Amino acid sequence: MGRTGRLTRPQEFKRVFDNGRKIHGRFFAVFVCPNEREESRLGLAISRRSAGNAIRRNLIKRQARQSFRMATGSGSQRVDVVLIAKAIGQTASRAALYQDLTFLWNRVNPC
RNA sequence: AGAGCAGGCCAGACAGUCGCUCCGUCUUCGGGCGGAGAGGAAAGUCCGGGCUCCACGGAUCAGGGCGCCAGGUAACGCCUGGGGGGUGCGAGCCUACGGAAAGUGCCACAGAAAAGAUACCGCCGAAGCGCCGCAAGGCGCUGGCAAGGGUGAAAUGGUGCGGUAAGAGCGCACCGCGCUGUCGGCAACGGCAGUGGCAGGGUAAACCCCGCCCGGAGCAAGACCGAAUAGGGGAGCACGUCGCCUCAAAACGACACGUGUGAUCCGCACGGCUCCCGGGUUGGUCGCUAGAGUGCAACGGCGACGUUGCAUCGAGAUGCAUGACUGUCCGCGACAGAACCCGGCUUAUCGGCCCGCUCUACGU
Repeated sequence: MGRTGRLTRPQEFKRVFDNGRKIHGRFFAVFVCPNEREESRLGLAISRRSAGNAIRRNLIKRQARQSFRMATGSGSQRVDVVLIAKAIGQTASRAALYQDLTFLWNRVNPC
């Protein structure tokens, strides 16, 4: 997943928030919106406040990208997704976070 | 061996698969190959510098910081060495450590008294006066004293002897303190000798005094390219006076006013300024990592550190790169993620290693 696979501009985030469908997990929430591109794109909205500290913030972002890349393989529809972290994820274990992320991507994919 | 002190270092290791960022290289432009990729604190943003832009002519006044001495350094509030004080059996550790005989303030409670002070409980009855007595003497008053008790964190130096009516640096010895001289030391300071009878409570992380230092803002600094807008609306202040010229004005000059230069005054620059509302742009490149760099050696220095030589290049992202899974091993892994860059300080931190030293016990 290179730079083109990510949402970077404020307008792009705004488009997904305004037009997207919302799905809740235990530690995260996602907005999903179909796009007309050749690949799916991921945007991350993980504040330092919801993550705990800078280390956990980086960890969560890495896990999110990793799991997103694994989940959106070939065959699924192209979408733009924005992932939002909830504050209760501060104390969650790595495995629990990863499990929740995988669950969310499975909910995103079938559509 | 046990207990402890000081300094330095490490921050799970190895292998495989799939991915991320940057650089190099090849390319059929899909990508392939090779290399590199967070910390000792990257943190708090508390100091000091570099760098960038703004200001930069002088004087005065604010304001802030520092504070034993010497050295190191680009610089520091840091570091090294030394001195004084405190503390520990010791190795060591701690120390905002200039001035309280410039001025002002404050010192709760207790206490007689908290600063040019005082006499609560006490001690004395020598001297003077009075009374009693033949006398020795006794009693009282005028008074003398600050040793002892008691209060306190702190009460005009401490201990001892002499002295005295009782006492007192009143005298003497030692200690403390001040001054003088001398010796050692670059100095802070220390040793020794003499001398003074004792200066004078504490507090300056209270004001203050003395000495030294200090422009402002920060990489969202700043530079360039491109796009967009061609400067919208409202409110307030100012738009003045004089001179020259003229029919009158403009221009010019002086003053005034406003803005900028931390403040003030002079000087200088600019000529509209300030506030509110609304709209547009908030893309890319550079800055951006080779530097007070790192490693080793030699030399100088007690040391911090410096000089020289050789070798070496070790992150540069921009919604922000190191992860996930599997296997093996061990003492089962803490605190924690670069954002312009360095030097420090402070705070967080599972555990382990190395070197030196101290104390205690035992053996040779």
